[in-house]
Amino acid sequence: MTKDEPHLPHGLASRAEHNLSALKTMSTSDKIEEVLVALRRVIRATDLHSKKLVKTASVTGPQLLLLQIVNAKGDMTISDLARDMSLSQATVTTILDRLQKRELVERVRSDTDKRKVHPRLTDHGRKILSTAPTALQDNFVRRFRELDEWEQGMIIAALQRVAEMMDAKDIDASPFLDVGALDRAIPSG
Amino acid sequence: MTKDEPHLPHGLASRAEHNLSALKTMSTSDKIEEVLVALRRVIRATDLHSKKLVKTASVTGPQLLLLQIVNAKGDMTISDLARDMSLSQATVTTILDRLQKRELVERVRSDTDKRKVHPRLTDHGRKILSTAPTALQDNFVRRFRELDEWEQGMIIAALQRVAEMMDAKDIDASPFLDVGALDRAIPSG
DNA sequence: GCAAATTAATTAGAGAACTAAAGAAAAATG
DNA sequence: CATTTTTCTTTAGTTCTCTAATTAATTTGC
Repeated sequence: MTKDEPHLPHGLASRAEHNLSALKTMSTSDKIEEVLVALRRVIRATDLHSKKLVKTASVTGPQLLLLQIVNAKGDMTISDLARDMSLSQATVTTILDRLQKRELVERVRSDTDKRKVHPRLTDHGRKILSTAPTALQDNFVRRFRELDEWEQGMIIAALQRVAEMMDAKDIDASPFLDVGALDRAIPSG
Repeated sequence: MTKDEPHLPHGLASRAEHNLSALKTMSTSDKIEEVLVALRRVIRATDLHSKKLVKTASVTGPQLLLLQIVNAKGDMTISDLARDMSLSQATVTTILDRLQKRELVERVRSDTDKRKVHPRLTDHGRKILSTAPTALQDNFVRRFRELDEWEQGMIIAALQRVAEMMDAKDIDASPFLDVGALDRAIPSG
């Protein structure tokens, strides 16, 4: 978003094509630079999108994530949820408070163990969830669908690879931090 | 889901080959599912990394981002910074306040236009910056470097493509992925 | 030249997210 | 039954983020 750098959708496409052929003559350090820049762009873009989402969906990012997880997995405890979201219990409690106040979620105490609390979506919560996150992905999905098969395949393979390299990093590079959370770094959604 | 697979550093390349061939017989909707899952994994991983970083770097995500931008581009105004970070001026001002109180940054008023303020890194700020974010990327970079050339190229091209599809989406209406925070998450490594 | 409009940054006020630490209640242990 | 552990909530404090109102400096129009 600098003044001199126009960020036009067209320019981007042709730049990618150009890069594709240029990649072959590129030094390793240049490639590393490229991959990091591209990665940041992806992260940046998702970041902006999630912000935008929050405005349209009437729930915040963490709130939506909570709803999604509760919806996907059935009866869970607060600690389960905290682990899944990589947040502290206390944080989950407060997020839950707000969602409960808006009646998107209710708390059900366990019969077998009365310390435990099972968050459950209300009808309203389910409705929010069903409208919000599908609209979310539509645009990317539409574009992805339009790609050639080979390109779809390439993108999937590459993203899996990147995810893999990052997951791995988490595991063997953790100096003193708890690794437990990382085991379940990927919620099945 | 990908978690039960053994994840061996050497096996990486051959597994990619395998995935690549499996992709050819995959339905479009399966592919879409795959790409979204992979994307979430990537985002998730970077999210966790940025959290971890914050603990070691003694600055928060937005604070680090600010330092990075100020470092990269020279004299900028608060509004430039706000635009670059996709935040409001007011938000940037308060983040800057905190950084200034810790003497990582100083404010220099412009000579030519005294309304303008140029944030500048102090030595201490530069030092924080130089230690913090490199550690983040190191691991990914190391792994990336070990890949075959064709695979490096593939990953770069794919990420660029994805970023492109997301950038473009920015312009037309609807939003996209969820994922909490990252908030302000840090687009690094 | 000077009043009016614009621009740049700050301040004020408020909601949300986050954490650590302490507390309360229930269950498990011995 | 007393102690310990587990599970969740509360509390207190920081940060992030926004909008709206404010102050200061510059530019524009007459």
